[in-house]
Amino acid sequence: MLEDRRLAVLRAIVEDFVSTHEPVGSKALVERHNLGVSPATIRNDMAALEDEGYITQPHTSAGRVPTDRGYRLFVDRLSTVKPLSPPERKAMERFLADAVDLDDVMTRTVRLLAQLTRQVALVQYPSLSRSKVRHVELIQLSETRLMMVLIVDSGRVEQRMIDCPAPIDASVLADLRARLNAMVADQPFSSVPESLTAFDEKFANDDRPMVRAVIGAVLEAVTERLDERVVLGGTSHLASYQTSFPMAIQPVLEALEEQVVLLRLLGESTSEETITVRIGHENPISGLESTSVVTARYARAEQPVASIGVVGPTHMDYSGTMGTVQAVAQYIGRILSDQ
Amino acid sequence: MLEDRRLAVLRAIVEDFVSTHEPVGSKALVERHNLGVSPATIRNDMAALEDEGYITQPHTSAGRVPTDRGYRLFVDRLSTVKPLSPPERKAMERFLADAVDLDDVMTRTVRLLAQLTRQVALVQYPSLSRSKVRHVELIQLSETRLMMVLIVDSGRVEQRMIDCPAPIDASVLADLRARLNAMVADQPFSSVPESLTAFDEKFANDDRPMVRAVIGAVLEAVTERLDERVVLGGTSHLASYQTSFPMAIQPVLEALEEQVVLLRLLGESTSEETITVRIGHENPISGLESTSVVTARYARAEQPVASIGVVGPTHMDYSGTMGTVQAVAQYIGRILSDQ
DNA sequence: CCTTAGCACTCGGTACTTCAGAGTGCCAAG
DNA sequence: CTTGGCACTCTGAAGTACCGAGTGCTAAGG
Repeated sequence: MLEDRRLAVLRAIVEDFVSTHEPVGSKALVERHNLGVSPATIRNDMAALEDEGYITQPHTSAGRVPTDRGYRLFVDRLSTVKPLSPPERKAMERFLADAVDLDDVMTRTVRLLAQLTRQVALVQYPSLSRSKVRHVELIQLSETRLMMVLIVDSGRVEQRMIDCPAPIDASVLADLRARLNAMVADQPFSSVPESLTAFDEKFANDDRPMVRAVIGAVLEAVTERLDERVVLGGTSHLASYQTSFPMAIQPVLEALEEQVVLLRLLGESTSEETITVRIGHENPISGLESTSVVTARYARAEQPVASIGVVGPTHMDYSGTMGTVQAVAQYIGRILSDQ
Repeated sequence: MLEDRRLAVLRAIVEDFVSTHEPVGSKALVERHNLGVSPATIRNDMAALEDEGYITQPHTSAGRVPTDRGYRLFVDRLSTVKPLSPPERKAMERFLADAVDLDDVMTRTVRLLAQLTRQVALVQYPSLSRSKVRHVELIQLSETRLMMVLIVDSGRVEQRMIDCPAPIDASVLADLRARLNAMVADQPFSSVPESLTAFDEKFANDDRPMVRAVIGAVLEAVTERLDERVVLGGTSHLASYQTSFPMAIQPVLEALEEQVVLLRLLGESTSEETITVRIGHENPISGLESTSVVTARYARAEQPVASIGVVGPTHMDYSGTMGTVQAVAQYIGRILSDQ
């Protein structure tokens, strides 16, 4: 009962603070939310909440502001994932439906997400490590030069240049192409290395150097450079945060310039949940201590393949943001599965 | 004589303001630069310069600040393009030498440029419109589905999905591939459409729908979607400008999010010069009125193919920036020509 | 035991004033 | 044309006062 009211107070504080960006006091609280008690009572509750570390005072004579811990409780127990409004949903579908290829889907998604949430958006390309090979093509560019094009089931295309030690014979190349595809097509990336062990032994001695060069390129493509790509958008929204509340945007911009950081942001989702929220200092990345990150996985044909997310101030609208991120994740999953 | 000193004064004002970011007064000027005359004389010159619109006063009792026009004069007549320092040059060469493919070159270049100039860097991919086809590959993905991979001499790769109206015959496909390459390989993009007119007539009636689908894809790749790509980096430097001088970074960030804008920034170089400077309002793009843009072309095998550049505050170090941008442009031109 | 009215207290923000200093423009003399 | 002198302007810092929002505490009431 009492406990209930305290939570209600916390919720009210979070909601008010998120919408006004100003410390909220006991009087304003009873006026805006009908809590049925007097400001004095609220003050007692607030003192208790402060003792427990959920809220804090910027200075003695100011209202209260939620702490990271307060937001955490709010997200875990007090907020609901708000679905997209019908017009938003409609806008999303219309905007994404026009995408012509994978690059286009990713670019559009990041724009969409940034626009809907008014925050910085991150979109990760379907992970290669969870993908299958669709086809491998070998293209002769010059006498000793090949290009390998690896087509992934998600629509991604990887290419590598290969320099061969000796001039290439067209018929050998055709043979290699056919056998290679027989071997790796439809295989998940993870099992390609195994499939290709001792592959070169099936070829004539003279041809093995070339075969090995090709195998090397293929292996590199499926193992070494699984560099997951992340696209970023909506950074201009960062500038509007600082107007409302003190926060240095420079470190945030710096952090967001590193692909590695973006990958960590998206990658470290706690395993089970489809949607993950990391609040303020919970965030492991220096420079982003005063931001929150909301991420969601998306799946292709039921298999989770990558994540999308947004980065915003800790005082964000968690309900709305979580709803939007989730909705977009689900929808692009569907789009990718259709292909 | 007199005219000369006025120019010297303007130069001194620009240099001082660029380094201190504070309005510069007559007294400070004679102290820091040995102009051989008294502050009063400088004041007269300043008044004249102000009349001509080269400098201005933020408020009555402050020193002078260069106007866009002042910077323009400075750049045109008073500054020299400062070459990279040996360590910088060394750093550049080492950093770019490790690049493994075109994407890598572009990404590294943008990082390098942002780091050397401490500004926002833009790097444009080699333009397709000035490129030649190296090879066209057709890959059968399913019974009625093809992927076309177009390899450009600059190392860029474009791909398109093609849905054929009827099942594809492998031998027809091989024939098409061979003839298509005979037709377009080594051709500049601009002459491909002509080469392919009436190309389908060489095939049997039954195969023509497929041939036409392929031709359509190729034509689309070489004409319609010549979407020049631009990569962007170093946006965090924007945040440090505002500390020193009033400038809203939000509109700048917004503008830089649009590929179209980036292309205009890089594309509208005045034709002859290899290096172009656009100062403040000279800039045609809304949101960038208080920034300057320094761009340079780069060439591949003597042919200019695209541009790189930086965006920074109007009070930038023009000499150094121009030198850096030019050096980087020349160097990546050399790298690309080697491939 | 919880609630609440009353009250004293704290302290940030605003408004106002004052003051010093930097910088200018102008004038008259060299 | 240059320069020293001088009056003038205006910003920015520093100091002061004050209002008001907000709190914590206490004592009374349910």
